[in-house]
Amino acid sequence: MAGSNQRRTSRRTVYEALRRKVLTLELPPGTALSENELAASLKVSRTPVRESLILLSEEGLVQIFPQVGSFVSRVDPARVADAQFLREAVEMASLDDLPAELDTDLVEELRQNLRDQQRPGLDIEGFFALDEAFHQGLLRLSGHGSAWTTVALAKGHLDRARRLGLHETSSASFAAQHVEILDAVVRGDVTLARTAMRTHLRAVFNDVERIREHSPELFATDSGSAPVRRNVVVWE
Amino acid sequence: MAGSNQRRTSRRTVYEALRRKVLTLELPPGTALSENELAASLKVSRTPVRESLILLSEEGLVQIFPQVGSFVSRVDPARVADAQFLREAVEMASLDDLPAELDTDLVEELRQNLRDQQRPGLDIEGFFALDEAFHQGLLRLSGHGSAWTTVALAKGHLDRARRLGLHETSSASFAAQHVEILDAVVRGDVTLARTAMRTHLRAVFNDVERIREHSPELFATDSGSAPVRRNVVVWE
DNA sequence: CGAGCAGTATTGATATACAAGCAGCTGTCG
DNA sequence: CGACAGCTGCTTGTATATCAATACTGCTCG
Repeated sequence: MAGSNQRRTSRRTVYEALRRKVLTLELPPGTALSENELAASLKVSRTPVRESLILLSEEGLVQIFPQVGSFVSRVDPARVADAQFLREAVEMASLDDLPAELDTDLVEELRQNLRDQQRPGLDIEGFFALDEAFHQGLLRLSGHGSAWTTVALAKGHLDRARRLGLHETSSASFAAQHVEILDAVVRGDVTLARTAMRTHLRAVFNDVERIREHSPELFATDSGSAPVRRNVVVWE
Repeated sequence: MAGSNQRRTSRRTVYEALRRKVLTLELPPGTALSENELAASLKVSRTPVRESLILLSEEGLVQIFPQVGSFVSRVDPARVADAQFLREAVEMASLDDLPAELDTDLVEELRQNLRDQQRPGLDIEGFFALDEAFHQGLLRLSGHGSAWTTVALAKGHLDRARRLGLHETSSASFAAQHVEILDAVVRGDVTLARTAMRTHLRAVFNDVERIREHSPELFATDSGSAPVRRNVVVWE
């Protein structure tokens, strides 16, 4: 990807900025996202803002109610479970596709990643970025790196839920599991790698359930619609 | 989903119409899709057309070259392989999640589907629709029906390739494999179901390889860009 | 024959206006 | 006091016109 140059292409910028703010919970679930307000805040017209909101709604991160407003969607447990199933299926399958000879450069990159994960003073966002890179890296080892984009696109709800409940202790525990997985992969022990991976992903998922009990207001109720909370100041 | 009423919501309509035409190869790979021409043909403004093209480009079905034009993307073997990996991972994983007691209504629905598949005189599009419904139905048996939307969104390239090479003979063969899979599932023989499913999906994939040799002009070359063919009449 | 230059078509973005519909407020009437 | 009708304002959806930026075409001129 020799990245498109596109000097002032603002849709990409707006989309990525909004997406990041939604995923990091800087824009918490339920926040009203007015096209006009966003356009004014970002100094662009409604068009790129609107296009970005449409894309985010396709991802499920934003809900658009036609003549009412657009809102950051609440975390939907059903979508979290879907994303969990999807990523688990993909990551487990990729372990079965590992080649006999691993890409040594990539392995070293992953080892460095794991060292960084254990660096003291690492904040939540930093850990998340490394976590993402690690899991995508594992997929690349089996030649399915680009499948990660689909997984990433589908797991927005899962990521938001996880971010709510990541503590230093849990991230340290996850980092240790990462080491266990990579060690098994490098040793060629697919069975152990599968077990470790499954344990790891399930631990992540169980974390989500705990979070839901802790802060239910960020999760969707069973009834479909609902938000309709207006006049929420957005964007600083 | 009790579908939004939205009397004259045209973006959804335009998007779905375009998507269908692309997937059914009514708009073959390489076709130029001018925003202005489409808007004129569909009697709508550039706005919904443009939004639809953006969505399709996110799916990879359309390529937008900023100051050149928009084109139906050629079938990308890499994306076909990705989609194959993804669907295989998901469908195999769902077989592992089958409950002890299957939903009898759903099973009957699937049996009826298979009977329809063997109806003589069934055309390609009809078979495709049934095939889609069957695979999604299997996912629903294990409670992961909604994961199909993600899979479906990612496998546009795969579907187009398959559509190129579906004959009556191959579809009859696929229908037989479907029966084998469902029988194994109903009997609770997960091992056999997995084997049958793997064989089936791989057969589908191998079909694609054969097609690529047969009509290479619909596939993307290794070099990234390329199309730049203008003045292609579109849309009847 | 080749190089350069204007012309034209394309998408990206802006600005404006109107359509359609929901929410809440207010005033009125029972 | 309470209920209800209508009005007002705000939202997204679409239309339309215009400009900007850029890539290809084809002609002109050397």
